[in-house]
Amino acid sequence: MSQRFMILDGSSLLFRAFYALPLLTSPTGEYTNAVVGFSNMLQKMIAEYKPDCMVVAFDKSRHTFRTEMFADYKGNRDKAPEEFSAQVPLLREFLEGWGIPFLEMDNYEADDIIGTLSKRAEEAGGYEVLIVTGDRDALQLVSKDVNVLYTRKGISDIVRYDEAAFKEKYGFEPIRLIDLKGLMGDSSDNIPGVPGVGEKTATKLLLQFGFLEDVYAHIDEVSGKKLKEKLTENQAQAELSKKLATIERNAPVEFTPEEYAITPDHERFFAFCDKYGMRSARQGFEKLYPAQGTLLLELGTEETEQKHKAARIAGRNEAEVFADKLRKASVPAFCGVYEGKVPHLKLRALGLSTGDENAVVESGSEAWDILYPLLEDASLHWVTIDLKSFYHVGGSREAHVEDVQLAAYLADPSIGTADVEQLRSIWLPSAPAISADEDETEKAAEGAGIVSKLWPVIFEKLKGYDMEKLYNDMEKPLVAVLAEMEENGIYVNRDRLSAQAEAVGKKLLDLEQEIYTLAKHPFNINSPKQLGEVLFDELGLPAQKKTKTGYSTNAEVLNSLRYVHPIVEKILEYRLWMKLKSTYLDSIGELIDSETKRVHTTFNQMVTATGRLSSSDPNLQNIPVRKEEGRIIREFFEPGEGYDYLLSADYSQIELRILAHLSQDKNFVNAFTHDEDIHARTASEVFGVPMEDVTSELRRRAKAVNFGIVYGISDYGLSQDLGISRKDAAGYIKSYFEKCPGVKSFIDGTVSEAHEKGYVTTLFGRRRDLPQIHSKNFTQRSLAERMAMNTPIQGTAADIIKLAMAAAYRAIKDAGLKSRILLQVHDELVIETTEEELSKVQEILRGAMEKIVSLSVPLPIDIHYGKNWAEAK
DNA sequence: GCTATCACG
DNA sequence: ACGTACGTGATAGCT
Repeated sequence: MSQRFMILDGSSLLFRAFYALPLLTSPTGEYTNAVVGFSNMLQKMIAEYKPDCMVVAFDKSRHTFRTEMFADYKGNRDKAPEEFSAQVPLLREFLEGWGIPFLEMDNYEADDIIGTLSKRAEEAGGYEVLIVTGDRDALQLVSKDVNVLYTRKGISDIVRYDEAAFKEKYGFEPIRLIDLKGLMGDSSDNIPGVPGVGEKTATKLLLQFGFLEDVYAHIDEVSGKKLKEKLTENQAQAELSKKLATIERNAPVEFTPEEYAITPDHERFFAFCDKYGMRSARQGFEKLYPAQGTLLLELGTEETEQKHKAARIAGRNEAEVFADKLRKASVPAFCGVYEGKVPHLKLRALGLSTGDENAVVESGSEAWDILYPLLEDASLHWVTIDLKSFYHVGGSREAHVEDVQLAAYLADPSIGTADVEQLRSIWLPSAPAISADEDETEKAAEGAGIVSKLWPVIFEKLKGYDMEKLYNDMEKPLVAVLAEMEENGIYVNRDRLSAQAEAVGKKLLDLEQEIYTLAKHPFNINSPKQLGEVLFDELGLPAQKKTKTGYSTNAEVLNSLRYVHPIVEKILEYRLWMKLKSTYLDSIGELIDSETKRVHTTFNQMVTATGRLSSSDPNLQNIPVRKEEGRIIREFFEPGEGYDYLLSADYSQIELRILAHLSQDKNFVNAFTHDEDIHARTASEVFGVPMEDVTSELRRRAKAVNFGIVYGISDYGLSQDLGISRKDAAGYIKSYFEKCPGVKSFIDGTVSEAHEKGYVTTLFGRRRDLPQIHSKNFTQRSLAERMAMNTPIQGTAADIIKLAMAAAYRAIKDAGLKSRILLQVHDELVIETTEEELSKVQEILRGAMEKIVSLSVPLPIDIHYGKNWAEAK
C-alpha cells in the first residue's frame, strides 16, 4: 500500500484564495479572506483525498537563483498588496495549529521545494504524490507517481492532471512543458521566450521536432521564413527561458517523511479561529478531527445523522419495498446523477425520495430495474430538478415530471439556475442544509428529499402569481424542444475552420510584428494596460476616456485616433482577428464532438432576467454577422449528412411590433398594418418631413431613437449613440413623444405601475421583480425604470418565439419530416432541412411563427436558406 | 474573481 | 446634480 503524500504550494494557493474571496475581516479588523479561502480548500482536499502526510511549501523572498540568472525574472510583478502580505504570517499560525509542516528556503521558490520533495518521494518509492497548486508550471512534474491538482479558477474549481490528462491537453509529455515555455515565454513570470511565438506555434514545433534543442537542431526544416528568423535570432533567449521555467529538483532540502504526518493541535487551532472569527474553519476542522472531549456529543449527532442518511438500495426486495412507498408518496421526487456531455450524457445513479425517506439507487444494480421504470409510470407524478438532463438520458416526454428549478426561476428569474441547496435556502430557510461532506449520490438522495418539499411551496407561489399556464403551456413543453436541439447539434466543417484559423494566425503574427515595429518594442497587445501605456505614455497620443484601472483603449477610442498614428489601425485590425481566432475559430474547433462532428451548445432556459434563452459552450447566439470579416465564420456551419440546406426564419422588427401592440399607438399600429418601413416612418414624423424626403441619415437617427425607446430611453444614452449633444437628443425624444403619444403613455404607465407594484410583467404573464425601483439612489432607480420599460417588450418577444418553437417542433414532427430545429437566436430559428422538404418546412414555419399569437399588428417572418449559415441570411 | 473588451439580438 | 442606454457569453489579463 502506498502512502499518499500531498504537497501544497502555499504561496500560490493563498494568492488564489485572496483574489477568489471578498476582503473579509476579523472582528478586530485584520484581513482574513485568503486564510479562510485556503482553509476551505484544505478541508476539501483532506476530506476528498485523505492524505497520509502533507507539507506546505512557500516562496521566501523575491531574490532567487533565477533572478541571479535573469534580473528581470518576475520583474513585471508589482508588490503584493498589503492586505495580502499581512495574511502570510496568519497562514503560518493556522498551519501550526492544524499541525501541518511547512517549508521555505533562501534562493528557491516553492516550486523548487515541491519539485525536490516529489522527486525524492518518487525515488524512495511507495508514495502517491499529489501536488496542489494554482501555478501551471508545476504540471512539468507530472509522472506515474506524481499528479497535480491544479486550481483552474479561484480555488474551488480543481482539475487533476495525471500523465494522460496532461497529454490530452498539451499533446506531449509533461517534461516538455519547459520547452513550451522556452519558446512561448510566460508573461506572468516575465519570461521572454521567442517574441511572436505563442502557444499554438510553440506546440506545433514541439510536436514536430521534440524538445527545444531538437527544434534548433532541425532549424532548417522549420516552415515559414519569418518564424525561422525569429527562432534563430532569439536562440539564446529561448534557452534562457527554458532554464528559467525549469523547476529545480535537486534543491538543498531534506526529505524527512517521518515528519510529514498531520498532527492537529485542537487547543491551539481553536484559539486561532476564535481570535480571528473564523467559524467555518473551526467547524470544518472539528468534523475532520473530532476531539476526545466531545465524544459523547459526536455520538449523539452521528445517531441523528444516521437517521437522515439515505439508504443505498441494491437488492430486489428492498427495491420492491421502496417502490411501494414511492407509489403512495404524495410528491415523489428524484435527482439524477449524470455523467458525460450531451449528446452522450448518461444517468449513473438516482437519488429518490418519498418526501419522508430518501434512497440511492445505482444504474446497473438489480434495484435499478425495479425502480427506474417508476419514472415512466404515468400514475406517478414526479418532481425533479434539471428536467432537460432527464430528457437527454432518454427520460420519457410523456411521463409526468415537474421541474422545480424551472418553476423557481419563473417565480423569480433573478436567481437564475439555482441548485437544490440554493432553492432550499430561499424557499425553506428553516430546513436543514444539505450536508457538504457526502458523495454525489448521497447528496442526490438528500436533494430529492428537499425537491419533494420544495415543489408544493414553489408551485403554490406560481399559482398565486397566476403563472401556471406560463409554466405548463410555454416553459415546460419547451424543455423537450431544447433537449432535442442540443442533441441535434450543428455540423461544423472542421477542415475549413482550421484552415481559416491557421490563415488568421499568420495574419496575426504579421500584424504583431508591424505593431512592435511601430511601438519600437514588443509588448502584450492583448493587455489593455500595456497597450494604454504604449499609446498614451510612449507614443503620446491624446488619451480620451479613462476606465477604473487606466486608459480606455476600446474600439470607439481607437477609431477616433485612426488617423493620428498608423499603429492605431493595426491594433484595430489585430483586435478584430484576435477576437475571431480566439473566441470563434479556436474554441468552436475544440467543441466539435468527435463522434457526431457537430457542436452541441447548451441552451440555458433559466439564466436571463427577461425570459430570453442564452447559449453557452459555445455561445451560438453571438456568431459574427455584422462585419464582413466575421461573417466568414458562418460559412463553416453547414447542413450535416442527410441534409441539404440550413434555413433561417427570423421575425421582422418583433420588438417594435410588440411595442405597437402594447401601446396601441396609432402611428405605430398604422405603419405596421400597412407594412411601411418603420424607421423611415418614424423619421418622417419626428423630423416633420414627407416620407419621400426621408434621407438615409434621418432614417438612421430615427432608428436609433426607436432602439432607445425599447431600451428605456434617456437623452444621454441617445446622444452617445448618435454622437450629438444631449440637448439635441432631448429634442428628438420630445418630438418623438409628441408624435407618438401612445408610446409615451405606455411607457409612463409601465413605469408608474412598476413603482406601485414593484414588478413588471410580459403579455403572457412572465414576471420580473424590480426591487431597486424604490431606491433612493438615482442611478439604481433609473436603471430599474429602464428595465421596467424594456422587460415587457424584450420579454414578450421571448414569450412569443418560445411558443412558436414548440408549435414548429410539433408541426414538423406531425408532418413526419426529417427537418429539425437546430438553433434559436432570440428572434430567429435555424433549421436543417432537405431539398424535398424545403417548401413544406417554410409553410410550417410561417404557420407556427406568424400565427402563434394574434396581435394588433402582423408578425411577419423572413426566410433565407443556403448551403451554409452565411448563405441563409 | 474582477475588469475590459467585443461578439450577438 | 446625479450619470445611464436593454439582454446575454467568451476571452484575456491581472495581483
